[in-house]
Amino acid sequence: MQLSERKEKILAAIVERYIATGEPVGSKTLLEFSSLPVSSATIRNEMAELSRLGFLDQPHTSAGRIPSQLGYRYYVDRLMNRYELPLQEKRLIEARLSDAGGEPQQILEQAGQVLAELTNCAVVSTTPSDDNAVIRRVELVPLGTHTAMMVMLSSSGILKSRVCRTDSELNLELIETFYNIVSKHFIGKSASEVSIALIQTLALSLGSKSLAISPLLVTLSDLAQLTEQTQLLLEGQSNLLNYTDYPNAYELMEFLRRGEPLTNLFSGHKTENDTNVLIGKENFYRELQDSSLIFSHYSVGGKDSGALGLIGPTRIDYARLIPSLKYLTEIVGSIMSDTLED
Amino acid sequence: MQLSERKEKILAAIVERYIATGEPVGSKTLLEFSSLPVSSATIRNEMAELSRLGFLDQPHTSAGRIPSQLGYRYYVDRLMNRYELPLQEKRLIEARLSDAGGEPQQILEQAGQVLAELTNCAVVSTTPSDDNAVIRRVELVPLGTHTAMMVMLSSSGILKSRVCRTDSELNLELIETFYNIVSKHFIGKSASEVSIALIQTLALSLGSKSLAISPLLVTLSDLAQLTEQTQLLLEGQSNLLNYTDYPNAYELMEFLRRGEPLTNLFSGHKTENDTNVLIGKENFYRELQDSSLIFSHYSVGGKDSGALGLIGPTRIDYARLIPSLKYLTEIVGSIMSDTLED
DNA sequence: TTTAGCACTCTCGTTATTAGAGTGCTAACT
DNA sequence: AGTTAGCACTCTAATAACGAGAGTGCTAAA
Repeated sequence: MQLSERKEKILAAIVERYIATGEPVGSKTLLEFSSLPVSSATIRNEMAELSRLGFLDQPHTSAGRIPSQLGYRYYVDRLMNRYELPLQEKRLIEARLSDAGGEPQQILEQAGQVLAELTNCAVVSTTPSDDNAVIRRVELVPLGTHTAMMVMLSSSGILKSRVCRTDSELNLELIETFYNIVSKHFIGKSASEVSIALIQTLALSLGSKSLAISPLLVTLSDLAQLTEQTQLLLEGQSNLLNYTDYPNAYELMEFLRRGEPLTNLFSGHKTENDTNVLIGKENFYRELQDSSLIFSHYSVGGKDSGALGLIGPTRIDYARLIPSLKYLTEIVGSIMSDTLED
Repeated sequence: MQLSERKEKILAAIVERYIATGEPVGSKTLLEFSSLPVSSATIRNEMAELSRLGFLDQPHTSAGRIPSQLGYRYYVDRLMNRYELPLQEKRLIEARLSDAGGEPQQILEQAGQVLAELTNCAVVSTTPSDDNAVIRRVELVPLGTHTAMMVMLSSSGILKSRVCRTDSELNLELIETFYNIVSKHFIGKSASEVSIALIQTLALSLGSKSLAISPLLVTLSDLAQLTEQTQLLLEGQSNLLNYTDYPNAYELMEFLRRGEPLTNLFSGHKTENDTNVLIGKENFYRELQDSSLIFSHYSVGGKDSGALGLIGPTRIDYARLIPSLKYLTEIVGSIMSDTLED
């Protein structure tokens, strides 16, 4: 639906004012604020009509108006003009990210913190998932006579480790056998190919050594699974408590902690390229229906592989947050890409 | 100060009742609850005296009593009888911890989650710090022509990694040189010995290769520092929101997130062996003065090396939480010890 | 030393009342 | 036809008044 220019101005002004103050906006307040060359009565008429059209809500008869979900939607899609981050701040962010440590988790963690500070929202992110990722390296470091730490690095830069306990003594021969098997059967394979079945047939083919080495292979398979799993990182949860008008922060925080729903949500929207904005009831999950979720995928080596998301009340500064998020996803993607391929 | 047996019974009953219900306890309520062979008037007299002695507070004249900080203290030190965890539950916890992954962080994370579920408190823990820890292994895995991932494992089982970027190409010769330096100068050294000065003199002694290798050495030193730093892990923050009478959860959560204060606090109390309980204003940090902090050190290989802590309102079930915490620190310590030395 | 009895205190929920903000409508105006 | 001043009307939020109820401390008797 297309609104008249004046209605648009009024809607935009109401949205922005409400975002800034959190108070319902009345016709008089709007008059001073919007600098339209009309009287409050005219604004009242327009506001009444915007209510009728569903763009504005009224907490009660004698209160000002607040944007409805539809109102926010129209504002986000057509009205807002995005503030860019100042260049100086961009440089600052880049600096903070580039000495984060280089691993995907580390980069995302740092990016999440930056974004949380910048936006006062809760920030979620998913680690890169790459169907073409393969096992790049496996190391086995003995810790005791029967324990060792196994470390796996995937081609997408994800590092996972696990301590492994063996029944028989971890001698050099055993380790060597293990490395041989690894380089022969696992390096260069995708993590999803490391099935239990493969492990079992492999163990069987080893005859006498089978028993000794199988704990190592099991750990290897565990690691492969871990490497493949996308993880959800969470930063700035406590920011949610700053919004006093937030109904039950507890429920929301538990929802975020659970992780899988959001991971699924993100991977489900992968095709759409730009920043996604889901406002209030537009969210599928009940726990998010009092919030807005803004998320955007970062791409590593030209392929979408994970996402960064912001969560706050529906009353957030979309015009500022969307560009910030967008900028951070770009940076994250480019840093990760740089790391993997020169 | 020693209270009469009857006063002790009354105090204990008030504490337990208040912990259970959150309501101030009156003389009548106490009568039904405590099954003392006296009348409410007698209880009133005793309560009045306990108030005078400072063990009870009164929200207002005509309300029941609630335990004062001193009251809780007396209860914790002398009155409460600790409920042990049922054996079955202990086994369940052990199982969850032993397949956590084996790395200190992983174990602590899992222990934190378990403890958070068990206690409904926020859980903090510090990674093991061991002054005698040395660098056990360093691996350098090339990622691109100019980037590599460096992984460091310390003797206390801590694994850290960082991506490193070199100016000149990362060829086999360079990598070999690096490994030689590492095994000659770094393996077996404590992380604190890896000073900038050492790095610089080392780089100088390499002559022509110096420029090429110095980024690697810098990363090595970064990693050494990371390995040495104790980290604070946080679980179950959202539990804090369940206590409705909690004043400002935001401030508390931010305080926990900051980490260093607690890390310092824990390492400051290292000598005391048993579980520490700090109630309300007994806490040094303002942010904790409406809360109780219970913490206990776990020991790896017979040496105190890190701690687990619980944070909740002063009105928590000390009799249940203290044994739970204690049990988990023991398990964490023993699992970590097992991993490192068979 | 304990206890019954009672006057007293204070909170909390309810109700009544009021000031103020904002609306929608009508009628006049451009 | 669109705009605006004016005004009656509605609803909230703040304040006060009030009574019920819970709990106390004290007194006097057991």
